[in-house]
Amino acid sequence: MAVTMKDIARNCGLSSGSVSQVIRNPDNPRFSPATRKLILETAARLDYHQNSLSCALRTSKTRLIGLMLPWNEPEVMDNIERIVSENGYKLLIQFTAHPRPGMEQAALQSFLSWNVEGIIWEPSSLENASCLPLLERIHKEKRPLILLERGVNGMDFPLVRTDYTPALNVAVSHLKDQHYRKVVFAVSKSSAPIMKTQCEVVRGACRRMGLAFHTCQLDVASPDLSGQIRHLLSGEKKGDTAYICFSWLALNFIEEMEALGLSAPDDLGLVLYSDLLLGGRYRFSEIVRPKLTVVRSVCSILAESAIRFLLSEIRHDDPRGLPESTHYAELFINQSTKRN
Amino acid sequence: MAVTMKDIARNCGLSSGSVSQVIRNPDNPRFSPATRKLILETAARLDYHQNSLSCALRTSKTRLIGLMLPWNEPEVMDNIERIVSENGYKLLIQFTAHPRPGMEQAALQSFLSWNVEGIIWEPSSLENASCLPLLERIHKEKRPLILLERGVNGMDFPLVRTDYTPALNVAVSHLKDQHYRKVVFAVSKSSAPIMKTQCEVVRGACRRMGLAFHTCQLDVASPDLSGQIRHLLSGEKKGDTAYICFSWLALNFIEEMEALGLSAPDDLGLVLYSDLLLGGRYRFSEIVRPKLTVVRSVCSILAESAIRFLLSEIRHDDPRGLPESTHYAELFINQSTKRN
DNA sequence: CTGTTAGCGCATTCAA
DNA sequence: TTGAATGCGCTAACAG
Repeated sequence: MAVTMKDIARNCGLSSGSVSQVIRNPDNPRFSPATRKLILETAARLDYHQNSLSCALRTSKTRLIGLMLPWNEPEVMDNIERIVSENGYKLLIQFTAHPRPGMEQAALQSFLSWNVEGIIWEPSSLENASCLPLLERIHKEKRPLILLERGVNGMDFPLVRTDYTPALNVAVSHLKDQHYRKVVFAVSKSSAPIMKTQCEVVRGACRRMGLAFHTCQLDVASPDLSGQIRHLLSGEKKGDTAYICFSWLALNFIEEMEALGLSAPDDLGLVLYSDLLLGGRYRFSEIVRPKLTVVRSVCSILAESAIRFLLSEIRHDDPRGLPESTHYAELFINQSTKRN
Repeated sequence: MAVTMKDIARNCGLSSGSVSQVIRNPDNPRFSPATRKLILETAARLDYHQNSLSCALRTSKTRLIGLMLPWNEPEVMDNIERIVSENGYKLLIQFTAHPRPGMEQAALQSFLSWNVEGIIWEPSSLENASCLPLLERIHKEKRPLILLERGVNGMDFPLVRTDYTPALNVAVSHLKDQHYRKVVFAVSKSSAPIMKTQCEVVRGACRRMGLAFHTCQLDVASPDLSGQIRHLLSGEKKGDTAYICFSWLALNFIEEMEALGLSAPDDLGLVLYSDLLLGGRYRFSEIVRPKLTVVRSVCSILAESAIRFLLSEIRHDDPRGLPESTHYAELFINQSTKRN
């Protein structure tokens, strides 16, 4: 097996306790320079390396951070990993894209069993009743936990989220300026629950501005997604309607529009909700044609502020600091709704 | 602090050793049903959960797997995470997209210090001299390690890789059929070293087919990337040249083509090398316009075979099994090179 | 200046 | 059928 401190101690004719001291603090004035040199040299010679397990068990410092996301969002994931890594921590990962019941609870439990020093969690949905007792415990033990995007019931953990409200309001007003008369908010069935608030924001904005409003939940998993969309698109009066599509759904709309010979912005408008940064440089809304008007949040900043706050919580037990930090999404107007 | 076995033992008036036995094996016939029930019930009542650290320290079984990738490739990452998670393992993550010297070595060392049961590593470049001693040790200790895409010098770890050769040959032949007379292979400077082999494959194919050939390394980080590409594109005779672009670079070509009023496939051809699956459903080559002819490998299968092999290596110490597994990339012809 | 000791929480062996 | 003792590798307090 691997070289341990005991091995070094034996080689030097010292005790493992002394070895520990010197290795943890090579400039320790408690030991004579000769001893220190001897210990460090034999450590190097034997190719000694710390055993993180025992070290963590002993000190309760694991330098581990648990990250649970509903899917692999590169913009969030990459940033968090980079910063975590720069600070000497390692990431324990769990995605919840394919949720089994109790999965998030189990993952939290597993994080705790590894004694992670902090957790960043973007809950995959709004209801997490099964996680409540666990969260209660996390709260009581003061283990730092940052929630992303969605809070959990009554629990008051720091929440780092994006507020889409202002941008959505501006978007609707923009659509009215462009003489659209009706707005359809399209989401996938699975993401519908977490889009409810935003949906209401748009509904409200439409009412105030005198636009008609509809929601539309599509079954993304169905083989007949095309059919659903085609049906939707072909039933409209030309030029009247603007669609707000959540995430990738916009792509399906574009494809069906091509098939039906419809084009944005004239025959209909298309607004992307939640852009994605791809390959670290390119935005989804910019690489498709037509380029999409988009309500976009900068996830990288969100991620960065979450992880930095987590790290500061870990370092000093500062009870102060942000209880909730909100980033605002912005509207970027592009070809898909810009009528001359 | 958290509830330990000792707490349960005290509550039951038993010893922690007995508690351990029963919890590890609830049907243990060595203990009376009454005792077993008592222990399990108080465990539940006190909300006991294993401490992974001490358990791992004791048994040398961490159920941890180290994953090191040169960047967050969702198609690889997601698949590995899912399978790992389904098998009760957790993933320790390290990306090496922003390499500091010694970073990969440090990450490997860190994996070892956590006693991970296996490692999947896609080396970020071809030279890893600094990692050799470590790899030697990993090899000696028989700790399962699977390499992705690139081997490391003389070390013979199992290697799961994509072979682009046949597809590249077919691609060149296709380009000749379409009456292109020259092929330019464009990569970013940073990825150039690992593209060397493929570059030679294309060079060879061009020679055999009587096509001219050039390579071209672009500085992706430079603010004047547009300028570099524009210069490249404007210097060519119309209709003669097909560009093979590595990964996202294709997008920069598309943008410059739009700016210059050039269009594929007529004014020039465009072949994408290494497609990306986005959002789990959509291919980069299919969402841009023109749709791109692409040399594509199915990373998800690659990832899956790597992780499954790793898991099987972990479970039984089977020395047999694939020493090297090769997947073949395929050519998909699309609008960007298809002339009439 | 350096050594000893007592755990961290758990699993395992041996003894009762 | 159960308890006690030992040690995984390391740290920290204390003793010399």
